Amino acid sequence: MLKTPIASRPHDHSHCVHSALSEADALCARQGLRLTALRRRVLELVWQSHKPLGAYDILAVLSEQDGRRAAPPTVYRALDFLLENGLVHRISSLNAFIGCNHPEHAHQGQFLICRACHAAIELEQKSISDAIIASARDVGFVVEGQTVEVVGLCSGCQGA
Amino acid sequence: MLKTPIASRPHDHSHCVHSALSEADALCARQGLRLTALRRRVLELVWQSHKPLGAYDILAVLSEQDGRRAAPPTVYRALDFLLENGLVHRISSLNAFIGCNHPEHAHQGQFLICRACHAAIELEQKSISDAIIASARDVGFVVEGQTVEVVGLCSGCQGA
DNA sequence: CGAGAACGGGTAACATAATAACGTCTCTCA
DNA sequence: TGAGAGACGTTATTATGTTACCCGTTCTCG
Repeated sequence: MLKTPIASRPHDHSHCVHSALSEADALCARQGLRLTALRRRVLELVWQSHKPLGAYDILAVLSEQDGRRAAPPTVYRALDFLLENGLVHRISSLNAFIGCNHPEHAHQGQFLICRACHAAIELEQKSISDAIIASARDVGFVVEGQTVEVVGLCSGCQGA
Repeated sequence: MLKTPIASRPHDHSHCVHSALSEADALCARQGLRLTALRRRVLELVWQSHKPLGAYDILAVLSEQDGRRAAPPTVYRALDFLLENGLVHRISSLNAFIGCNHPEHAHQGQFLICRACHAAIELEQKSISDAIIASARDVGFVVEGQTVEVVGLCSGCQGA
């Protein structure tokens, strides 16, 4: 019955990052989008982190680690591009960003955020979004976008 | 089947505000909480607005209209109190606050936010929250808190 | 080719949101 | 009465996000 039982990412997931980047390359090429060096790097940073990353965290890495002269607009523009094209998601309850697990098709997932390890798991459960759409329709509201962010404990953190 | 088909509030809902304040008075009295003049005023402001209100909006009213000397902490402390005691909700996708429709019992609702008139409708649908809890359980995640914020068009704004 | 539009991105300043740290007053209650 | 707690004022600071402007590259089309 589970459509996509997406597990939390392994601790070392460099190959995941690599494949995500390749996928992004392909996707952008297909759609005539320009995944520039900066955008690609920001995507890589977001993907590398298993927990949602703030814009200013990214900014710090670009400045300190990459030596690139970066100011807020640099990061936000890259993030805007990645958001628009479904390569990352924004977690508004954290003011942070996370790589999208399914960039291949337009969607908006639900996010499970562990309050202990701060990792975020992306779900894409039709049952949730259908329940929301149905309840909204009952009061005459037409849904255009959903933000579902859940705080709790992931399986790995429940012992502690 | 609709448990609480909460309609959007009428344009003039001063009596709603009044009854909400009375309810808050009673609730705080019952629980030995101090609904001070400041806290009560902030609650009133939040309730008066049919759309979510930012902390700095509240701040502006307190300063300009009430003549009270207020700085951010003043407002945030009042909001913290109201949040803790379930009298208002925070809409994190808007960085804004809205009066709670059901302060009498602990809960966290779902919010339908109209992108045209910016009004917010609070739902409290078990079907939604159950769908979230079930999906989370499927990946071993224990839910402690939910943020469900939906953007779209309310019934009144769909013609335009 | 060459003018000009479109785009990416750097720079500065600003706007908004939230918190930290400290002081004072007042209320309560032992 | 006086010690402690709570509420709130005050100042400063941090965190997050946006605007306006400029410059160089690339793309496009006459």
